This record gives sequence, structure tokens and C-alpha cells, in this order.
Amino acid sequence: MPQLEGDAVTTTRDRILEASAELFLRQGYVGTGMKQIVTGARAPSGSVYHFFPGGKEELGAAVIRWSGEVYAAIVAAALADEEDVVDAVEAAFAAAAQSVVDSDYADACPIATVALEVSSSSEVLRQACAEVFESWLDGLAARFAVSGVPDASARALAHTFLMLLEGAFILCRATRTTEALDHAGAAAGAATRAALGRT
Amino acid sequence: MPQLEGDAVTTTRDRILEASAELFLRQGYVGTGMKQIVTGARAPSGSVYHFFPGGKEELGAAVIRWSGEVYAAIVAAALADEEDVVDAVEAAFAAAAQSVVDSDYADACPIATVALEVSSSSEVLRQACAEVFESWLDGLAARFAVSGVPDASARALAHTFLMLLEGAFILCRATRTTEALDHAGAAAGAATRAALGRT
DNA sequence: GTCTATAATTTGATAGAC
DNA sequence: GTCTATCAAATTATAGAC
Repeated sequence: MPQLEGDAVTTTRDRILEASAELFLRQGYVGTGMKQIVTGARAPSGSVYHFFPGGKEELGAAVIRWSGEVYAAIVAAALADEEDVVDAVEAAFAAAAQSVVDSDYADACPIATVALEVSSSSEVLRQACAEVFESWLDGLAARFAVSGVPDASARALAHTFLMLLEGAFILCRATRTTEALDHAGAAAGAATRAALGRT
Repeated sequence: MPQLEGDAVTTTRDRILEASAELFLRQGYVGTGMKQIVTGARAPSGSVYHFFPGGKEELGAAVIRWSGEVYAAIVAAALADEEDVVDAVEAAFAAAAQSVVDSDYADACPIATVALEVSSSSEVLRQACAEVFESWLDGLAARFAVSGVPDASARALAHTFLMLLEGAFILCRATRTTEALDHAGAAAGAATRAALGRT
């Protein structure tokens, strides 16, 4: 399980994962060079191939899964803050908007760029992304089910939540505005309300 | 205005645009090389720099705007088929799902990959993407307004439509399933119904 | 585990003959 | 407009000394 220690990441391997995740987030997988990674990770030049003998693709898969676990925890925490589900959903989108602005429109989905880049060219990386998305959907559906959303609707609502978030991230990064995330939060809140049967 | 002639694209410049758009769709901007473009366009080696003196970035901006107009027409046509707006929205998502399957999960949004790749690294390309998204939102909002959606809600609904579509495309390409687009169509239909004040 | 040097290939881009 | 040849730089990856 990935660890994000407050002060400094200890092992070289972890620094490589963290630095790669940050770069993938902003420039994608293809646009990030191995040299850039070792520089950002303050790691020895050949070390990436020491920890990831499969080269860039093996590193990419590890980064995708690592980022997936980190981000799942972030979203789960955001959704746990509020008692009411609808409030929680709306708060999660508001938090995402804040995070996007604070990072100057960089910190959005950690794997969306990579997923789009590689899904037609690398089966290994495509599957890694698919597994992460699936795990996010499971987590979201479980969260909704606990709050009274019927099991039959929980997965559909999880999909709606995730699609609105991913779509909004694209628009926000391109337009350098949070308007999309604001609309997305409202839409997700409405969908949650509808799934609960509230008028 | 971009033309898509049925049989063959005439000019070299148009073939370059078309081939680039196809490649950007599947591999993104960064992952597509100039050599690959001239090969795909059956164009002379140096010709890209003849038509686009600004190099890859100028070509990229032209491709983004060209793809934006082509795709706007496709979506507008899909939304025009049905009389009822809700039916039209649901039919548009169904058509998107069909297109995704037919292309072996390649044909999704023509600029989403590029938008995520470049929004933190190229201001020129980021703005081109932003303009395209904005034009799509305008077109969608106008379409909804014509069908009785209050002006105040039309833009929000356009956002919801586009975000659900973009988010679903990411998930569908990664999972090689249409489940996300199916849920997205249902969610978009429900949002449209709500915007119309239908119970 | 670390670090250097370097191989092999590919990248975006240019110059100039036709 | 077309086509060839080619440059300089960057890319992933490997071998080997320490």
C-alpha cells in the first residue's frame, strides 16, 4: 500500500513512484522522459531499471496502481467528512475544485491522461488503468450503498459521479476555470438525491 | 470549414489534417510523430512544414480546431434526429457507444487526450482546446434552449452532457466496455428530463 | 545500490535540388 | 509543391566500474 509520509519519502523506489505520478499527472506517460523522472526523484541515473527491470512500461503500470490507491483514499476521505450523502458528494466536488485551483489547474485525475494515451497502444497499461477505475467504482458504490442508495442504483450512481468528475477535470484544465466542476457538483448532487428517492 | 468528402480528400493539406486528427484521437499529440503523420497522409516528407511553418505546434492547433468543427457537426446531427430532446440525448449516447465499439474502442473524443496532455505545457494548444469545448457548449446549450429548457439551465445541462460524455469515453476506452456510456446516457437523459421540469 | 558512459533509435526541424 | 538528405537533440535502454 502506497504511503505518503508528510516530510520525506524514504526509499529511492518510493521517490521514483511519487515523482513519476506527479509528472504523469501534468504531462502524461508519453510526454514524461526517464531522465525527467530520475531528476525529479533525485535518484541515480540507472536506478529506474534496477527497480523496474521491465523499463518504462513496468514503471508506468506501478505508477498507475500506486496513484490509484492514493487517490482512492483522498476521495474516500472527502466523502466521509459529511454525514449526509448529498452534502458529501457536493463537498467532494468543491474540494476537487479547490485542489485544482491551488495547483494552478494541474492536480486533477492522476491517471486520466495516461489512460487516454495508452488505451490503444499498450495493453499492459490499459489494463492497469481499467483495474484502478474498477476499484474506484467499487469504493464509490459501497459508499453510496451504505448511505441508503439501493444496491441496484449504487453502481450507476458511482459511474455518474466518476464520469462527471473526469469530464469536469478535462474542461477545467483546458479552460482554466472551475465552472465545469461547479456544474458537475450540482449535477452529481442531483443524481444522488434522485437515487435516494428524494424529491 | 472542414470538409469530409466521402471518397478521397483532395488537397495534401487536408490529408495532413485528417491523418493527424485520426492519430491524435488514438495516441494523443505527444505520442504522434511527424513521420507517422506524413506517412498516414501519404504526403511528401517536408510538406508539413510547408503548410504549417510553425511546426508541430501550429499543426496541432489547426487539427484541434478542425476536429472540433467536424465533431460538433456529428453531435449536432445525432441530436437532431429525434424530435423529443430526452430521446435525442439518449440516442446520442447510444450512437456514441456504437461508434466506440465499431472502432474497437478508439473513436471517442477527438481532442480530450490532447487537451489533457498539453494543458500544462503548451498555452497555444490549451487555448485551442478551450475554444473548441466552449463552442461545443454553446451549440449544446442552444439545442437545449430550443427544446424548452430554460435559458438559465441550458448551459448547466450542456456542461452535464459534455462531462458525462467525456468521462464515459475515458472509462470505455480503458475498460473496453460500453457500460459507462450506457450509464452516462441514462444519467444525461434524467438530467434533461429534470431540466425540463418533467417528473 | 550507485553512477558513468554510451549504444541504438527516434524525434522535430532545416536546406536545397528539382 | 515535391522529395531527399541530413542535422542536432532527445529518447529508451544497457554494460560495467565502483
